Amino acid sequence: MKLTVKIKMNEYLFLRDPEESETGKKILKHSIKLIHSHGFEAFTFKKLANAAVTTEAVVYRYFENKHRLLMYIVSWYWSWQEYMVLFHTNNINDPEKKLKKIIQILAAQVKDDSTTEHINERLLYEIVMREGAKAYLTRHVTEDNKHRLFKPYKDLCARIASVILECNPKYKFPRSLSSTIIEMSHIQNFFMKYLPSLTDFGDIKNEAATFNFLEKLVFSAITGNLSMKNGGVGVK
Amino acid sequence: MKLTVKIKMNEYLFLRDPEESETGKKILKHSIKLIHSHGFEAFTFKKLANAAVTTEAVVYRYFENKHRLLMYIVSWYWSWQEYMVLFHTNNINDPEKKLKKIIQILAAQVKDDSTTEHINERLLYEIVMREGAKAYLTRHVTEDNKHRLFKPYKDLCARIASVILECNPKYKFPRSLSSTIIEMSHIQNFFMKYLPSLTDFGDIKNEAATFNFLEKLVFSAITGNLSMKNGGVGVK
DNA sequence: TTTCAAAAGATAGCAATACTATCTTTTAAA
DNA sequence: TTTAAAAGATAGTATTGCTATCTTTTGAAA
Repeated sequence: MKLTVKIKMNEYLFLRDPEESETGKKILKHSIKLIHSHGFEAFTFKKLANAAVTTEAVVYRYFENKHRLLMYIVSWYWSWQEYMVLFHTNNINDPEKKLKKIIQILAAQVKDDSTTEHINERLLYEIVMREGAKAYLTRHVTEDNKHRLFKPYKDLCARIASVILECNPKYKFPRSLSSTIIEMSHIQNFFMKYLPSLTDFGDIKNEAATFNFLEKLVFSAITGNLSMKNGGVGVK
Repeated sequence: MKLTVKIKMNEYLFLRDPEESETGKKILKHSIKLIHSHGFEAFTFKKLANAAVTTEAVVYRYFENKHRLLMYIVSWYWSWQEYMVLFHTNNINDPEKKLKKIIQILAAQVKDDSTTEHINERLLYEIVMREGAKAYLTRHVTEDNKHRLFKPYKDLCARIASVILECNPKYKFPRSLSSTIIEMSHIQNFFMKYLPSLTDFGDIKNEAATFNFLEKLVFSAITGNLSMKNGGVGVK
């Protein structure tokens, strides 16, 4: 059985849908390769055009600029992650088991490249780890947000938040905890790799470490230990 | 009494020490203003030279490039934050009170501009919130790290980690928890401001929200969710 | 089979960016 | 008074981030 996953992307992300043509797919494929190998700053549409054996003008017909292209592939990644979460937790009823599985998926360093033909998920994972924050760390966040460009990220965040609430309906910060899980699963893995003294896993260097850290962090937060018998810490 | 704080910066960060001349200080001052108002991407040495009423060539004699200048001001910020933490927790013996105070300092949106003449800490805070991650999200992290450019950040992280260990010597992830506090205090504030649905504070919009979230998160993590007899977490 | 619009290809051009280089003038300490 | 370091002035260059326009290819409807 061979299934292909096609993710419907926000139309503001592109000028011409890259999934609808061979040239478009080549552009996506090589943009992932190039951003991965050179980094987003050094990545240009000229280099991309050369790699994809087309011209700069053609690339500009698909994407307004390189930031939009980054937004596209980062959004694709979050949609794909949400799909992964959905797929792998589908049959789990116990919300705590579900949440644990979600943390596992997020903290894992993606290894296989199987969902789609022209998108290498392993490279994409590393791009999002290293460049993902640049999608929202701009002067035009608010405008981009109005165009709903962050919807995939928000959807994933909301989905995890709802599982958190299933675990403990009284927990006060489901969405902040959710975005913390999402962000920290990448950031801790990044630190582990490049700035290991900011973590406790310098010698271990695998995603189990990040998973262990986050799992404990999340479950101690939501199992309500502080919840409210302790008068002190609380904000009411 | 008027005290001035002078932070000793890593010599790899600059070509000529900007703190040692009026021109240098003007460059620092206007770089903070400009990066704050235009964002790091749109910020150029030409614009900086114009603002500081000097020439591009002079700016290049102080800083190799704009990324190094960003590293400089971000490093300055972390050193200053560590100083703040030291200063405000100096007299606190109870490690839990101390940790609570630290979270308060980190989660606070800096308002006053008092430590130094030519550096506006409030603007700097916002720069670090919006652009700080770009200091390490580069292709040359490893090289920069070899030059110890991240030392201020690491020092702060290590200091907080040691307080965490004081609170609970058996806690397994003091440094990861520490970097999580540091990162999330900025990220949650950023989300609160620009992407509020990623937090639970859309309507509140103040740093107390981030503080409350982080405080609960941290203390439930280190007090161990099973041993919840401790009422002492609370500092009222 | 023709035809015709959309996509791709090929060039050209332009203002801004991120530098480097060099020469002159100012300044301030020895 | 000298002199070296800093600042100022100016010029130049390769690259970037686009826009524009004209031509050729292609594939699907008439």
